[in-house]
Amino acid sequence: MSDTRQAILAAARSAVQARGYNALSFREIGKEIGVKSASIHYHFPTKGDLGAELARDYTAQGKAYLDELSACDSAVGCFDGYLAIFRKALEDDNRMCLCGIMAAEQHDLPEQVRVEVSRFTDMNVAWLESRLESLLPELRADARLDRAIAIFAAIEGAQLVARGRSDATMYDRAIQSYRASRLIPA
Amino acid sequence: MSDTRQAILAAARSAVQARGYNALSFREIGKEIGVKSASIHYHFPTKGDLGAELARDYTAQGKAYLDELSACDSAVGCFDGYLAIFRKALEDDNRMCLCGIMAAEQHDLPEQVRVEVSRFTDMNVAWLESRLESLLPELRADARLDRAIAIFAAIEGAQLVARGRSDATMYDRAIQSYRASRLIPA
DNA sequence: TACTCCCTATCTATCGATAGGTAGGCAATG
DNA sequence: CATTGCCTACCTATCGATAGATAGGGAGTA
Repeated sequence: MSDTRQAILAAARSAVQARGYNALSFREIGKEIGVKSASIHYHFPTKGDLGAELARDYTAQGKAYLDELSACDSAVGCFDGYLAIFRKALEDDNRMCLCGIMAAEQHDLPEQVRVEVSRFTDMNVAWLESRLESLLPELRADARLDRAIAIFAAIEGAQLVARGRSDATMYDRAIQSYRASRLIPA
Repeated sequence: MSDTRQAILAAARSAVQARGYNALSFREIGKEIGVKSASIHYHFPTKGDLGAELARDYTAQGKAYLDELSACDSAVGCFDGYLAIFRKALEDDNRMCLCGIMAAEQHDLPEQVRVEVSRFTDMNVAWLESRLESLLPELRADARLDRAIAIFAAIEGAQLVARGRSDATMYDRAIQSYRASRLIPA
């Protein structure tokens, strides 16, 4: 794949994580990587195409990271790694999960982007569910799925609220409480 | 206060809850309530002024509702009422908490709007904290504050994720799990 | 009463900036 | 000589904001 295409995706991801899909601008991206906005249209005919590929790549790379994480020895340690990703985004100039911020913009997303955002959620919930299998064997399957949804939602929420205050320690405090109350295995 | 001013605020709130601060447009609001965009500038000189007043009113009305709720007999029932507000927004055409969606847009908000969004969070956390006082007397004050932050964040997150899927039952499933794991008193 | 003055609330018209998107050309590569 | 990749130059639409005009209403005054 061409360097330019990769540069577009990288700059676009960074921009969306910082300011959302709506604030994503072909001209801004072009300025950042040193090409004209028309050239970006060559690689991604429409903004929806770019947004969809962005979310697709994000999910794929997230999945790759989580698959690695699954191999770690401690089951609880898995969650440490998971929680760290979301914390990292905040540390990186108060950014958010790409799909979290896009979920807030749901109403303005082209359909093709919307489905990719859904896939990201599905991927995360499925991974969490599989992690819970060994940790909470006493839960019935449907309760385990609900728990996976709850954990994902709670983490996204902690990130959202912490971002709203530009204070990553609010994320830490929420997570600590999630673990103290055993929503998240500790 | 004039009818027009009230109509502007109502239409703007509805628009922001549906599509966010960035998507808020003077022309759209004007079209909806039957005045020109210039007339809206008469009542709110800048977009930031409108956004700030929007958040200020939202917080004030939320606080009034919560103060009523505090008087209810059952402590756990208080939380039912609290959870219901956030669910209502989803039922209302997949809308979000005004300050939740604005938190996602933090980076683009004028400073005057940002501080109002923070005040909303503070107000909610303070209310939750006071509710927890009687329910979890065994918690130390700082742990109780953390718990209040966690509950608020978890609820905002459940709303965000459910909205991203346009599926309010995802909110219900997350909340059910929050209560099953005792993050939220049940 | 009638006239003056100002305030309120709205209008039309326009500004510069920026958005996504398109047409057509030019240079390099194979 | 066709394809790839980028360019210049442009279009239409929309944004927040401003200027200037106007209609109506109240308060003060001759």
